Amino acid sequence: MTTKKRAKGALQTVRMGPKPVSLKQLAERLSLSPATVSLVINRSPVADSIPQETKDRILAAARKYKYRPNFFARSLRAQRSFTIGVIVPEVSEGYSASVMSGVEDHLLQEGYFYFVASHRHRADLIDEYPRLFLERSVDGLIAVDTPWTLSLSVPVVTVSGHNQVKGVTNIVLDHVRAAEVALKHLFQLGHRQIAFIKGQEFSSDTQVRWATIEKAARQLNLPISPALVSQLKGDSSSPQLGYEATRKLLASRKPFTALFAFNDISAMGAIRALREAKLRVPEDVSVVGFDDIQSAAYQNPPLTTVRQPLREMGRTAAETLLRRILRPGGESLGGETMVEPKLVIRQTTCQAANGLSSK
Amino acid sequence: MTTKKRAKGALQTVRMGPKPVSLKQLAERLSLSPATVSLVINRSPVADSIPQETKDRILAAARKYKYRPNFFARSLRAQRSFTIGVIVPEVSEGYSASVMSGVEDHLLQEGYFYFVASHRHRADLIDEYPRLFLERSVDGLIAVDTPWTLSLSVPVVTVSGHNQVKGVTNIVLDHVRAAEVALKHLFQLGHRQIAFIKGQEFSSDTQVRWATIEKAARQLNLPISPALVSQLKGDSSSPQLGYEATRKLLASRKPFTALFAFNDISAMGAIRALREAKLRVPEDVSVVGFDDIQSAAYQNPPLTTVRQPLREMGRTAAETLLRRILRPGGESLGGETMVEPKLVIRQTTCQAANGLSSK
DNA sequence: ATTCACTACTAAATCGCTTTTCTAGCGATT
DNA sequence: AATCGCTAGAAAAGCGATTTAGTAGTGAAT
Repeated sequence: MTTKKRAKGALQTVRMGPKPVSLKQLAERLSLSPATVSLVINRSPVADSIPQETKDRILAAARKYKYRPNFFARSLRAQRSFTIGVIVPEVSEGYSASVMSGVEDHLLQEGYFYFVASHRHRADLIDEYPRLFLERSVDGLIAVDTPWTLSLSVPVVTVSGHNQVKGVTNIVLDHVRAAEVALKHLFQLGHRQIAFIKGQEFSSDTQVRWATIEKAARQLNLPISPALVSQLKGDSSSPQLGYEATRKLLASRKPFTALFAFNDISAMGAIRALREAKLRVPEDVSVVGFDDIQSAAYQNPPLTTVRQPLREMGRTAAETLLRRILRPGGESLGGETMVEPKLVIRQTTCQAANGLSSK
Repeated sequence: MTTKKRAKGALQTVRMGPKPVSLKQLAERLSLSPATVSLVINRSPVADSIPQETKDRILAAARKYKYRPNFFARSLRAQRSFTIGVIVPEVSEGYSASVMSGVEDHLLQEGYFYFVASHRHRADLIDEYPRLFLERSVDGLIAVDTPWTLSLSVPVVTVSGHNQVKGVTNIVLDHVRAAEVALKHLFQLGHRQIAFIKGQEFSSDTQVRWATIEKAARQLNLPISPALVSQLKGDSSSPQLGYEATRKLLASRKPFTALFAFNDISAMGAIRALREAKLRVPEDVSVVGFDDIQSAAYQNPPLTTVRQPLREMGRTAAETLLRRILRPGGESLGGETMVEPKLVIRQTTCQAANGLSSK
């Protein structure tokens, strides 16, 4: 990296006023007290008795001098910050980013801002960031794909949290349905030997997802061979992990005609590993991913996957949180909001080669 | 989406103290004045005359009662928020997310938090968000891939901003080199008919990138045919745009043996379009992307691309910003910090089919 | 002539912290 | 005895808003 400074003429200088007007100054210019001005500007019912003419004068002056209440002064007084904290494993993961996008949709629209902090699976940070958020007086917290056990003094909403904690609302996918729909799809295509890649331990969906897969398999009377169950290892979010997990599967030498990956990223790595083993996707092995990240549709071949409405989940999380911030109490025991998955069939799945489907 | 509330036993309740201690209360318990306590806690030099014993008592009490200075009170007084604002086109884009990740690396480590806002290319939001940030008294701003012309009352650092604005530092890629390295690679492989996909108008790199490509082509004595120049249209960040741009290229019926896409995302769409036209990648058409997003290495075939060190750029932006916040003045005319690209050769490029390389 | 009820505002107390400016007490100097 | 210089800490003035509890002034009712 090199550093150099260039000096050219400035392109455009729309210097934004360096000295904002305070309430007191505004009041002075109006020959009124700060109290009156504040009352009027905040449309307090107490200001009902003030004649419209005066109100107009105040409002006009506020506009003229571009009066903006000082945020800290206001927050200090109101003990509210109109800010919420969002904690994610990693900003640059497609999963977190999609959810954040939904969170933002709703939040900014409602006049809230948000802090982001990513813990990168470090337990100490998972502990510390909420504390720091609280120190900054956030009005609430959203935890995305992060194990959560704390009951805080402000409302908390998780996305994909599965613990029942007081004061915490979880936004979760209907995993039962997700597992059913994916397995049924493979089953109907004739697949009987299905391999699986489980998520890392720290991923908050890992356990539920696996439990629901086992259940769905039982219902289909489909045995799961332990040799065909692999797991993502390591805390990066690279396709590499899926690649490695698949290599392990392949090394077991137990044949399989389909693979259900923990997510799209790992499915991408899996496909690479399969190819290297001279297996064609989907002709020899069908692959199903999870999440439906943006690039899933543009894989080659396009990836069949279980879509999670991530952005919607983020939006719902934000809505739920704001609702709870505005109407405190009632956060008795934590609740759950469920969203539905959708199987998106593209081209990494096809009829099983062994013809079992016709039996 | 269905909603249902479940009630189970709470898992674990580590309720965090609902009533933080104020400085005044702490001082009271110590039978000292708030002033003294504040001075000691902040290790002010004025507290030098206070005996160590008293200091220890104060520090011990602070720890015991978990005293945390109220953030707003402190910021109100100090006129500093230890918060910076980050404005991006879209959180869920790989580009922005990678940069943000780098920004965060440095920021949190230095005790700063950051707000995120995505403008989604809407001019009104590009105008409004900085204003809102300022209203919240951010100490500085980072604008990622966003056209920037404003000179603000706080330091601003852009990532991929190319305007010279007073008080604004730009972190940019060495585009000259990027264009050279990519074109030279294709040239050496014998490609003479190269197609291009330009970025959208609103993308802040579009112009520079194209200018440098033209220059590099001239230096190689390589003509650029207007019929082989396409452009991304629309403000989504889906591969679809690259797909469409490539269709247009194909429709011109002018043959080409290589394609240089504006970014990896559009390269993905381009490859899809090429395949549909029965063209093999790379045998019939070589493709070069830009950025080297995470999934680039896991495309099939793995994508040859020009890597931008996005995370590093984010980190550098944060460092530069904090430096300027701490040492005000000197932001005379805006400066520029350049980072180097790197050509990552994977498998979407190969020798041109027409054998020109051997001439 | 009082009292009452309004109207149209204002004073002043907070919110919690920082920081500059005192001051009380005490031993040591002139 | 008066002054000086320390030490150890306290008082008080903000920072910029919000909000409760007033208070003049006016006209009407008793």
